[in-house]
Amino acid sequence: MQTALDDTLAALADPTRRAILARLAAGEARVTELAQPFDMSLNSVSKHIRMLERASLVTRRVAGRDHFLSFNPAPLDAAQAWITEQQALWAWRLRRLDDVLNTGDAP
Amino acid sequence: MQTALDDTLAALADPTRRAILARLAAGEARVTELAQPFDMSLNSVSKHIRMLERASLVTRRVAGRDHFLSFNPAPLDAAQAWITEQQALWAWRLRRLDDVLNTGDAP
DNA sequence: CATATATTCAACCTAATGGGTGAATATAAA
DNA sequence: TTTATATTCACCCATTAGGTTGAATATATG
Repeated sequence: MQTALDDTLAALADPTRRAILARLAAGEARVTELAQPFDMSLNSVSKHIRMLERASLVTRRVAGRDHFLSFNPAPLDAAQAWITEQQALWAWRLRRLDDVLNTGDAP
Repeated sequence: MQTALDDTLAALADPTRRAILARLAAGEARVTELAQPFDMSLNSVSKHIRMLERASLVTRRVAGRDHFLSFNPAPLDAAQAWITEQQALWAWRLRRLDDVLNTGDAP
């Protein structure tokens, strides 16, 4: 199955998409504006945006022929939570290991 | 180009690989042990491990015919830093926007 | 109405993923 | 030495990703 977290992390795994998100964190923009910095067809950028939408990292507001994209940071929370949890698990294990070595207790 | 952050996020985007990492955060394990919970060939798990190694999230210690895998949390820092930065950017923008609305200053 | 602009749709290509199987390799154990 | 175990290597397959180009659609503008 494809979970929301899967989609979020997959969306973040591409540098073009991260750059788009970083731009959008500063405020909404149209597709053409987002595409401008990249040496890539407008169509390709459009596809990247679609993947960001699939991950709910970006929302679209259509106004006439212009599509305004906005950043939605909500999905980042789950990604950050997962990472933080692994780091915590690891830190806990190291601490426990240290205790064992210092006190000589059984593991 | 394929940066380290790209590899890290791509590695984390798969649920099987996240489960493997979560297991390894509790301590090192052999390939067969890691594969055991999954309804999947040993070979497939072996491939997932290779991707985790490419992302430097896992290191391998060979002891005879056994390969012991360990979790390396270091690459998570960069991923977490990127996410935190976007969240901060967004929070800053919201704060600034709020100021403008409250004081009536020019944007 | 005619034309320019903004965006997507459709088809195509190549490379990478994620899965499988069977054989090869290396080490351990009987 | 023979056999069993642990792991990878070498293919095969279907799907997706990331890019292209060209046509279609919708809206502005002269």
